[in-house]
Order: sequence, then structure tokens, then C-alpha cells
Amino acid sequence: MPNAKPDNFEISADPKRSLDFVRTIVKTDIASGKNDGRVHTRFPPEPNGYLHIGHAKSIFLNFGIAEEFGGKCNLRFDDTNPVKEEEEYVESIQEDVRWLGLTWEGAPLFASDYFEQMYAWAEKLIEDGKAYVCDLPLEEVRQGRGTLTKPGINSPHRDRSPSENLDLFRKMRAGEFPDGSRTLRAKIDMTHANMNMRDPVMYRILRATHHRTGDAWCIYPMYDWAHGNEDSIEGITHSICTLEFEDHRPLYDWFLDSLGVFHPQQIEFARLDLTYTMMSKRKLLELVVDGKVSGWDDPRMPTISGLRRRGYSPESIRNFCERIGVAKFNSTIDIQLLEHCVREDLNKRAPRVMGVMRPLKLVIENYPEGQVEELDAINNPEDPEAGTRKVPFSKVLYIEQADFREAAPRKFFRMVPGREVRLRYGYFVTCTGCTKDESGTVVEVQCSYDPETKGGDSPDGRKVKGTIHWVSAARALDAELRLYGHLFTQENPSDTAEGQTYLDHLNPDSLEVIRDAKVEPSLAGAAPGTQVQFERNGYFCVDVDTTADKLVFNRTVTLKDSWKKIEKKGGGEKGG
RNA sequence: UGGCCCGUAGUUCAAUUGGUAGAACGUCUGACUCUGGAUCAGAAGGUUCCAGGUUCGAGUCCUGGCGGGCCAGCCA
Repeated sequence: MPNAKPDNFEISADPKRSLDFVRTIVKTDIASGKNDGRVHTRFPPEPNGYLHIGHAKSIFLNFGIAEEFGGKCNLRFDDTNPVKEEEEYVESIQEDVRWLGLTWEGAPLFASDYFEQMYAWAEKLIEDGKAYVCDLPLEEVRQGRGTLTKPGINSPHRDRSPSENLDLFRKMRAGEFPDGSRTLRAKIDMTHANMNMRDPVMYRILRATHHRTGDAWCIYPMYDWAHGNEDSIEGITHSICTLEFEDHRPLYDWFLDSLGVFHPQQIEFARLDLTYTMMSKRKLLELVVDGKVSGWDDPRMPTISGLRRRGYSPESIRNFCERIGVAKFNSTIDIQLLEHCVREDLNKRAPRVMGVMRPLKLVIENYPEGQVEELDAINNPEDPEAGTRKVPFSKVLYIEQADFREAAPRKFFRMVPGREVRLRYGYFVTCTGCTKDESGTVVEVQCSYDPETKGGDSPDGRKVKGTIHWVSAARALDAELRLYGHLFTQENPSDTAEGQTYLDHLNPDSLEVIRDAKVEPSLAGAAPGTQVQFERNGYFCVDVDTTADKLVFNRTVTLKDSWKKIEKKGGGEKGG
């Protein structure tokens, strides 16, 4: 059982930062001595899918509160519906929570471990005349419930005696009745304005193999009955959940009070919603099953495993979750904030390397044939400790197609015939011309270099406007680049016109694969997960699909591109 | 003519519990730079949903509207 907080414990939360409403409640409870000042939360996922960033918000809230207030946090699988739950999800959820950097109290817990206790409590409610076995088929239960504006009517079985109910309930458990033929219902009030209080079902008969209990049970508890019991059994002090459970709270309270057991406090907050993506587990599963994405860990998915494969760090996700706050207002966060958070993190940590997405051959006409120089390049200007590396330079290089223009628009500072630019860490070069194929496409650019500018500085102090990246043609490594865009074309994919579904808003261009990119040789053998910044192109990470002869990179996020803005505003127009 | 919850810059959140609205992201300027990046500086942006009321004073309290979300699974 959980311990009380140490006497000398001090709240670790930043005193200047205002507390969100959940933390305010927790702090107040500690101050008033509620639960002897104990704080115990839990993260209770159903193992019916992979975790997404919305879960991360809940994870950091629950684990964060435990951390900050000297409490504990459990990881508990809410596995009360065997038809939707699988061991694969149990595994992935643990992996994701661990990856986010959190450790739960003790072993992972399972609602299914409490089935026997819950069953005993159900019998107690029956004995107290607070629950009954109902023989009505599903459709009649539904009709009897009434509507939002019309009260329900009592089940004809509502007034069975406790002993008859007990007998029937035991037979339900023993498997004497077919699936769906009977339910155990709480005896509350069929006219209650809150539909959840109209004699809710506590147990259904369901012959399905459970991922942990196998075929031991043919009756399974419903969420409303199970959840509060689970929290109570674990001594949870603050049961934090999302807004849609708000009107389940009276029922949660009713069960716990009727049982007379430890009573946690349920607190509801608004779930995370993000623009251009979607947080519905059901729809996410659909995308996976229908092959719209490559799997739960497709880098376009808002899942933890997708973000991980995409190159997001746990730190950036945590930082994001802290910035968005916790409130009761149903809001949608601009995905640009998430992107800002990764850039901020990767800017500090990701080593810089050079990689050319769309190679264009550059020949330095006055550079000695066959010569190779190993030039020094800074690994991370934000982190002096990251040191330097050698990059091979030679007569034939690849530069970015987008870095050459035969006719330069105004404010285009890159390679243009007659203009001098800097090859990063290399030399100043002056473009002397280009070669085109029959179709008029530029296939090669020529230039001359100034040997005095080795390393990238000129002794005479002359300046160049542009610096471009490059790789040695002879020494470059082949790479595949996967460039990702938003999964959906619309801010809110669920906002659909008549006859449409969210699938109509799937972005057909959410993945662009570049198969013939060239990257610098220092990347040879880079392990999957390695995060780098391809200078001027964005942050990338090595994908698991990488093989011995081909590196595969996922683009995590682009750099902010101010050229794009200049171009858009007309700076890209042809001019002097 | 159901119940519950929520409404503060474009967005997401703050506002010492009743003292006259601030931050981050985004946007726009400018500076700097061997990444058109990063960084730095600055600017624009508000009828605190509306209307009344209480008060010397209301984003905060009260009343009434309006708008939005959730709820009629033997899902969670």
C-alpha cells in the first residue's frame, strides 16, 4: 500500500509558475490533510490501441503530479473488454510510457486482477438490494432507458429479491445463460436526469477469451462499475480523467458510497486536440487496418511510437505537454507549437551534417583532379562540446538543385552565374556556367574556387551573401529521405461536409520519398533513431528501414524557412 | 421544456482569490550570423461572449440571456 509523503517533503513545482486547476486541488487537499496528505494517481489506459500524444498529456499530468507532490503513480491497464484488448497493446503501452521517461509504482497493474474482488462487491450490492439481475434483451434495455428528455421505465425484474438475484447472478458467472441474455444492473433511478444513473449495467455475459484471464470468466464488468473499484482498491487519491466522464462521476460516487469503501476523487480535464491530425483511437486503428498508413508507428501518426520514429524526443513532447496547460475548456492546439518544441530541443542536441536532397553536380574547374581535402566542420554551433569532424572535399561535388538559378530573382543569395558564394566549411566559389540536357534541364554547374579562402574565410575580408551546403560526389553516401507533411489537409479532419468522412481529408501528399539523396560519409553506419540536422534542410532521424547499403532518414521537421516567405512576398520575382 | 460542463489577444493558457488584463506559440519589423537556420530587439493584436445587478472598484461575485462541448453501448 502507498506510503504517506515524507514529512520534510517540499513541493517541487516552480513556485512562480501558476498551478493548473488539477494541481490546485491536489495542493489544497494536501494542505487540508485529506488522505493524510497522501497523493496517489494512476494512468489507466485500455490496451486496445497504441498510445498517442493525447495520452502523453494525461501521462505527464498524472506522473507529474505524483513527482511534484511526493506521491506515486500507477500504470494500470483497464482491461475489462476482452474483445478489443490485446497483449500487443499492453507491451507497446509499457514501452511508450518508459520511453517518455516515466516509471510507475511497482509492477504494471490490471483491472482483470481485481475481477474476483469486484465480483464479491457486486454480490454485496445485490444483498443490500442495490443491484438486480435483469433478463431484458439489449433492445428492450435501450428502450426502457428513455431519452434525454423522457424518463425511463423500470425493468420488470427490478424488484426481484436479493436471494433470487444472488442465485441468478451466480448462475450468470457459472455460464448457465447465453451471451447477452441477462445483465446485472445497479438499482438507482430510471427517471434520473443523468442517463448514467438509470440503472446502469454492471455486468454483461460475454464469452470471449481475455488476454490475461483466458476463459475463466464469461461475465465482464462494465467500465462504470469497474473503474472506481480499481481506483479504490489501489488507494488512488486523485482519479484524473477526461471531460466526457464528467457525468459519470455521480455514478462513480454512488458505487463507492454504496460499497462503503475508500473513495478517490475524480477530476476531469479537457483532452488534447491538435490541428491537422486526430486523436481518436478508433479512427487511428482504422487507418492502420485499412493500410492508409504503414502501421501504428508510421511517422505521420500522432502516436507516441509514430512520433518516436519520426524523430521527436521525449523531452520535446514533455515540454509541449507542459506548455499547453491543463484546463476544462475544449480546445485545439496549433500543431506548430509541437513543431516549435521539437526544433527547440533538437537545435540544442542534434549534430549538424550536410546532406543534399536533390543533387546537382557541381564541378570546380580549377580544383586539382583527384585531390581530396579533409575539411573541419563544426558538429553543433549550439554546443561547443560536440566538437568537430572531417568532411571530404573534392573537384566534383553535389549541391542542392534549389541552390542554383540561371537567372537570379531579387534577394536570391545562392549560386548564380558570375556570383561568388561560400561552400560551407569549404571555399568561396564563383559560378562560371552550367550545362543543360536536351530538355533544357540544368544537369551540371561549373565554378572556379579561390584557394585562399580555404575553410570558408577570405584573407582579404571580402564577404559573400550566401553559404550553401554540399557533399563530395566521390565520397557521398546514398540515402533515402522520407519527407512528411500533415496527415490531413484540414485543421479539423472531423469537420466534414455531408456524405464525407474524415478519410476524405487525408492528405495525399503527406509522404514524399526521395530515393537518390546524397549525404556526407560521416553518417556511415548511423544507428536507427540517430537524430541529425541536415543543414538548411531540417531535422532528420535514421529510420529502422535503414540497411547496410542504404541509409533511410525520416524528416522530423523542417527548419523555419524565411526564404519561403521572401519568395511568397514577391522577393522571388526576377530582378537585377 | 433534460442534465452536466465550459466561454480571457489569431491559438493555448495566466492574472497573488474583488484592485483596472499578461506570457508562450503564430504574425509583422529590424539587428546579427560561415545554416535565408539559431539568437537578439521591437511591434501589432482585447468591448475578458452579451445584458443587467452588487461594490469605491468586477475577467473574478449574483441574475438572465447567447454560444460551444459531452451524455440515450450489454465500449472505455
